[in-house]
Amino acid sequence: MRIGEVAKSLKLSSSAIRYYEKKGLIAPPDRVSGKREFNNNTVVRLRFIQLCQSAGFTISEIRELITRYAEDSSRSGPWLPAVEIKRNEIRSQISNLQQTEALLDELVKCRCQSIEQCVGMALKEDS
Amino acid sequence: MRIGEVAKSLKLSSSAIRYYEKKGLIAPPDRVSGKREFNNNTVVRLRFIQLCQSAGFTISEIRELITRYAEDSSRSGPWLPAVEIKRNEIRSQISNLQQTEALLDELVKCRCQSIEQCVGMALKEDS
DNA sequence: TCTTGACTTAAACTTTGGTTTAAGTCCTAT
DNA sequence: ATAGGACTTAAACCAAAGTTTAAGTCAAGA
Repeated sequence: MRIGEVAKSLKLSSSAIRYYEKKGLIAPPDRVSGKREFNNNTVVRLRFIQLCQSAGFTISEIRELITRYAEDSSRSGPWLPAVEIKRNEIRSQISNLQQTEALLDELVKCRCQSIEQCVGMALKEDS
Repeated sequence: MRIGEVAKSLKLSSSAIRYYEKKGLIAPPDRVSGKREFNNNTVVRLRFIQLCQSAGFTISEIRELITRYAEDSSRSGPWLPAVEIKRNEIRSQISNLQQTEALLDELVKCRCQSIEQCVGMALKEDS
């Protein structure tokens, strides 16, 4: 698969993929007459990167996780504590999002004149 | 309440609060001998801003929502479609986060040698 | 052969959401 | 009355995560 096809299938831009390569998130893929040729493993890794990013990982956090896991995938590897921290962050993000969703639901349902009034009610309920 | 106290109670920085004021997210608060004096309404609005931000709203999206709601809080106001879009985004963010959480759970549990192998399994399960 | 479209590079640029700095003001306690 | 701490301003600075630009290469189809 060439870069355009990969980009399309993952809904990434080609320049983003090149950027990930430059930043060390993926190994430089093979070239066929100068063009990058991606194998399935690399595509799966890009999907992993995408998911991690949507969860708020920074580029360098993702790079660290990938390289540490590759160095030592055992549970005693140094990647494990970092992942535990991230899992907690994700849980708290989910809870924040649910709170905000509830707040917007309230905003849509209520007849409040001001946002403040509505926020006051929504935050009292779930406290 | 003065800015430092507000900042502390909401776990924001004072400079972030001044920045929100400059960007039009909150009205310039009253001054007492030059110092900002925040009323409860403004503090509630800051909490609203904080929640929206944690849900990925940009500063100008939040400003738009606030000003449009203030102009016309009825269900026929132009703020409503924007909020509907945001609710959908939030739902899809939650689903992404849950997927990533499941993926990290798998990574912690499994004995895969490579992340790709593990991602392959985790993504097959929930497809 | 010539054009078209997808690709290549490095480097400059952009946006977002603030933080930092520098110089100054205002109350409080010693 | 003087030092300290919290506040004020405008302007400069910053990192992250790409995007854009400019100049060029490559393969395919007309």
